[in-house]
Amino acid sequence: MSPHPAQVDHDMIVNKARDLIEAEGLGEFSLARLATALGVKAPSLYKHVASKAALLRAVNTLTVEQLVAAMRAAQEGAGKTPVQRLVEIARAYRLFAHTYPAAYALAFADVEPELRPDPQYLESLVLPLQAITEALVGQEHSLAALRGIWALIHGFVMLELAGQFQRGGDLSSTFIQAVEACIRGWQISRTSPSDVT
Amino acid sequence: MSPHPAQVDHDMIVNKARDLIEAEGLGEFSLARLATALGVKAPSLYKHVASKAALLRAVNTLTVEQLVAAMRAAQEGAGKTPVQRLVEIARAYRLFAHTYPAAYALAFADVEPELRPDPQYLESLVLPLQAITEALVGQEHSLAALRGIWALIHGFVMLELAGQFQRGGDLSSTFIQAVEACIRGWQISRTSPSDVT
DNA sequence: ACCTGAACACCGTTCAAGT
DNA sequence: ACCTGAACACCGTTCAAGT
Repeated sequence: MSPHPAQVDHDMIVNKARDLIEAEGLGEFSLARLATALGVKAPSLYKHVASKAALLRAVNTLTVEQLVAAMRAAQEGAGKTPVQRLVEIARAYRLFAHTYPAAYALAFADVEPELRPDPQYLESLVLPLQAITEALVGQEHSLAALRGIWALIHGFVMLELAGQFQRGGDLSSTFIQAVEACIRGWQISRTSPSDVT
Repeated sequence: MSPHPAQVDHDMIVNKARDLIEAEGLGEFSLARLATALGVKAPSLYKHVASKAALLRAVNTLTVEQLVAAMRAAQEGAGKTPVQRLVEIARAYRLFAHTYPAAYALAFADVEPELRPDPQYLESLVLPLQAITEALVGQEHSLAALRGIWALIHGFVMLELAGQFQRGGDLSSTFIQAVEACIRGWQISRTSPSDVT
């Protein structure tokens, strides 16, 4: 009806941006390329997104949502010990980062504060890990243990993606070994038994 | 003597680049700003560096060298157990990353392969950790344990720098707790005693 | 209401011209 | 031998003009 019916909308832009970033890397990404891929000119994008930073923030929110979904799916299924559940989550986390390395790095490794997704989404990310960690190490150390395990998983994946593990070896099994070692370490409370009242 | 005596050299450029990146962030860094800070025009820089990527690679090499030096200094001194030594190294590593967050992130968290320093320097980085890890967990698991502990340290520091630990708390003591837990976990071999031949 | 061309200030990089 | 101005292709962003 209107002289110029919308050719793109917010979701199309965010999804195509994610695809382009994943396909060609963040360094090659520009609004001009994105517009071309959408069959439109760069200035038109500003009718739907406020800025490049806002667009990347939306991409990051999408990434966090998908990672949370993958983690939730991974811990489902009966007949698993808490440790097995946590290992499955870690495996799914790493698989996600390997499948979408550019998007993962943009969401979690970028230092620019402008690109961070809503803190609310970060909370929801941590929730599945939170409950299991608490079951494993008790309430007192659960936040610290949660952060330690997240740090291990994130750090391992990022060092892999940044090509910092130069000496080869089976990184998949090294990863699982490291997660299991970390869990064992947290299960052994450093505080002496006399602390218990 | 010559009509245009050199006003800048390679080291001046690399050092000033590092200062600018640390002071204003990588996003604000450009060759034009760098040239201005050096009292020169941007094209002149190309007499001393091949490209912006090569310059950033040199900055990263410098960062790695300084981190290695900080780690070596931290483990010195007599009368320390291997665990204490490793904890001291971890503390120094984190302090370095907090002191030069932009340079650290550029050297270790950037996914662009163009910016990676020589693999040789990465080897030298890992050496101080290597020997201590071997003393702690034995030769068989030493590479895996090394990678796990590095991943934990790197991941913790990067999540801090990226502002991902939203719920506050004493992150310094959480960090040490996590490192100690990780060490404990690796010290408890998962393989059963019957493996020993 | 949405899209576009033209424009602005800014990039990295090249190169002929100056001294 | 080193530095510079001018130029090129490319950015992100704004805005008046078209339909």
